[in-house]
Amino acid sequence: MGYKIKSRIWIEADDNVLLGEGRVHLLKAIQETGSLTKAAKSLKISYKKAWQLLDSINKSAKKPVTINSIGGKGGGGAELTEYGKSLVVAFDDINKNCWRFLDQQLEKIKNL
Amino acid sequence: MGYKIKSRIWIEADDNVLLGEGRVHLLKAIQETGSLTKAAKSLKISYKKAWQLLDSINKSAKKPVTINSIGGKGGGGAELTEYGKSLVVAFDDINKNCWRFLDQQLEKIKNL
DNA sequence: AATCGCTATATTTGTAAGGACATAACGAAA
DNA sequence: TTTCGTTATGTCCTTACAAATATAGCGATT
Repeated sequence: MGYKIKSRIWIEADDNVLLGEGRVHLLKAIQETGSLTKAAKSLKISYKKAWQLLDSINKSAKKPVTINSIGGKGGGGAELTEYGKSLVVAFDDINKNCWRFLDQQLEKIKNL
Repeated sequence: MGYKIKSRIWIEADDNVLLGEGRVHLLKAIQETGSLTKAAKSLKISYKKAWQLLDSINKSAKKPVTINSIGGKGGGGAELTEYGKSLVVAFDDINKNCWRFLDQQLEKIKNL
């Protein structure tokens, strides 16, 4: 079996993490479920952790990434802003490009 | 202040980690000091951790990465093989290329 | 055979991250 | 004004991981 190259990328703003793979997963789950509680359950992480992640995202982003509402019909909910949606798409795109780039670079090591 | 993109890459062999940034640091320190004990001290990690890392590296690599000697003049020591040296160089090269690539990709997010 | 500095491990101790749990606050709707 | 399901937060408790410590073993040199 040959070598494999793997990577993890993340985006920071003012030395705070804005987006990483886990955070993007969370945003996608919010987009699908419309609720932070349901998103946490679908990812099998605690609500507290999910809330901490989302709070950190919104604090470090330049524009709001989600809009959270407390109370009201259904008890409230969370949804992505347009900015949030485009961040998710852009992150996925960069990540995939990175994988392709690295697979190509790995050839340098295979023939040593 | 704008966004920054960061990354961490590593190479696996048979689902075991072969090389990552920490492991490459360790190999470089071994190369400079000629001893695992001194390398651990220079990186301010415990000898145990350094030894576990090196053991894991040598177990997952196709060819030996270091040659370790016990006892004898000076009590022993550790040094990189030619293969080990070229792995370090190749990893650094790929890592730097990855940074450049990602910085360029980040532009997609800056103008959202 | 005694010494020395190193590699090679096991065992114990400490610590920080995460999970479980509890609870407050909220606003629409009935 | 009561109910409901959610967001928002604090507190405790556990548990996985890292550090510290201890010790065995090695072989050239003296």
